[in-house]
Amino acid sequence: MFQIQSPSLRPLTTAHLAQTMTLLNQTVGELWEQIQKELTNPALELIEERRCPTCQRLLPGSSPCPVCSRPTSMDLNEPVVFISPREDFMPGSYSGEETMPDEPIAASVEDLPTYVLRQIALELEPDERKIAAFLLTHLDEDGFLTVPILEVARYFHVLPSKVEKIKEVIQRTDPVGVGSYTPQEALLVQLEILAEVRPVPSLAVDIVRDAMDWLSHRQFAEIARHFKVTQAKVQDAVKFISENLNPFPARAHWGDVRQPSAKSGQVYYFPDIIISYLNDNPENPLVVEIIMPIGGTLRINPLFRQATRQASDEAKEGMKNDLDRASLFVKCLQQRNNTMQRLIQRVVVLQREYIVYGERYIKPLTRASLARELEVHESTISRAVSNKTVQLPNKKIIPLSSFFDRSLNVRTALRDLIAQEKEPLSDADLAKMLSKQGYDVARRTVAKYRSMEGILPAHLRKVTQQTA
DNA sequence: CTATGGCACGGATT
DNA sequence: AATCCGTGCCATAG
Repeated sequence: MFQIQSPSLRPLTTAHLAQTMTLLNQTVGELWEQIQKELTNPALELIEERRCPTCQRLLPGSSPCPVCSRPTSMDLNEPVVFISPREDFMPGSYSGEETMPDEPIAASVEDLPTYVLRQIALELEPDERKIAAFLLTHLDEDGFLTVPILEVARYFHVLPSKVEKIKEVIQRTDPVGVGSYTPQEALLVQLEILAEVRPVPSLAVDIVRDAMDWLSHRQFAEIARHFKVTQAKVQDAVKFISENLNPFPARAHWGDVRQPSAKSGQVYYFPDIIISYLNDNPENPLVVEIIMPIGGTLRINPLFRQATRQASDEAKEGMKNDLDRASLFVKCLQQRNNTMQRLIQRVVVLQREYIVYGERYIKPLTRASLARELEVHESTISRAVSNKTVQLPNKKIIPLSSFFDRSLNVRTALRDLIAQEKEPLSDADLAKMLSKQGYDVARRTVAKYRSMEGILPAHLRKVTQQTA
């Protein structure tokens, strides 16, 4: 069950529990919506906060600035964690042409379908958008379409050619090649787009179009014979393909943080949590901000409370109701923030190496163990962690859940190992080398990780040395 | 015989 | 209670 954080948080009604849980689950964006809704309640009041005179941060409550007033002791293991109200918060789904956050944050948090749809929405008619949305929700994790065009056409009662047209639009937007049926199709689209900006070896196109089977089996001799060219030429073309193209369009998209480009990315996202160095100096302790999507603190409007007392009996009823709702919300919000604060504080201490030095240094951490430490139920941690995102000091935005990824360190070690290998190593070899580094994983698991990282099996890795 | 991918089971996560 | 993830076992391809 739920742990009582402080006596002031009673009454512990079911409503209270339910709402706290929901709030915990919510991301900043959702929280923003929720707060907007609650603010229609006249009993609730938003008080503007004062700013820290030195760093211009909005300050929660009446506390001194947690960053600037920090004692001089610079214990690296003592991160500054605080709730950071943001008047400039702007939820992605509502993004208009309003002001940008002062620290623009790369978008890439939204899911792939949304990302693509946002790019193409403008060039499509409303009815076409529906079809596009449908197509995009039927992609597999590699970005391939999982429903036949004909089926979609029948479903929407439109001509297949119309669906086909929309599909082509999708294929030509940012992760170029999404919405294809096969890697081959994706590659062809990519080649076509690439050709618009720079020369593409025609042999590469021919190979993808007519010799895909040989290509995927690395039978270059066959290819050379078929096209009557030298093997060296083939090697060149293959090199071009593996360096510039991606047979699995969706994978590249998730890998790195995408800088918001002027054309497609008017969408800025706030992560739920921002981690940075104090004064941007890596020598200093970490500063952890838990973003609150409002420029102040919520509290019960004292005037309203007063008015309730004097109101007529009839009006009293409704006002009492509003008052209760408001106070419940405020309490739950505090509860949520409190939990988030304790959670992230602990996580930052435990995973400091990961935050500072990168994926390789992540420590295995389970939600359950953290729950024990913080003396809350594991489902509480689970809710708090799910769907949240964190911005690291290097400006990358990652899901909070990645701090609990049991295999991330092994996967990076594996990537490095393969990147450095001289000769393609078999999965068994890799497993052995990993265990030497202290990562005890089964051979079978190495295979799984490999495919998760999009790395080909050893016997197919001969030519394709680098993976972009 | 070796290297991999598929399927299924058990524990962890949600 | 449903789902995900690491593993072991087995079939298949080279």
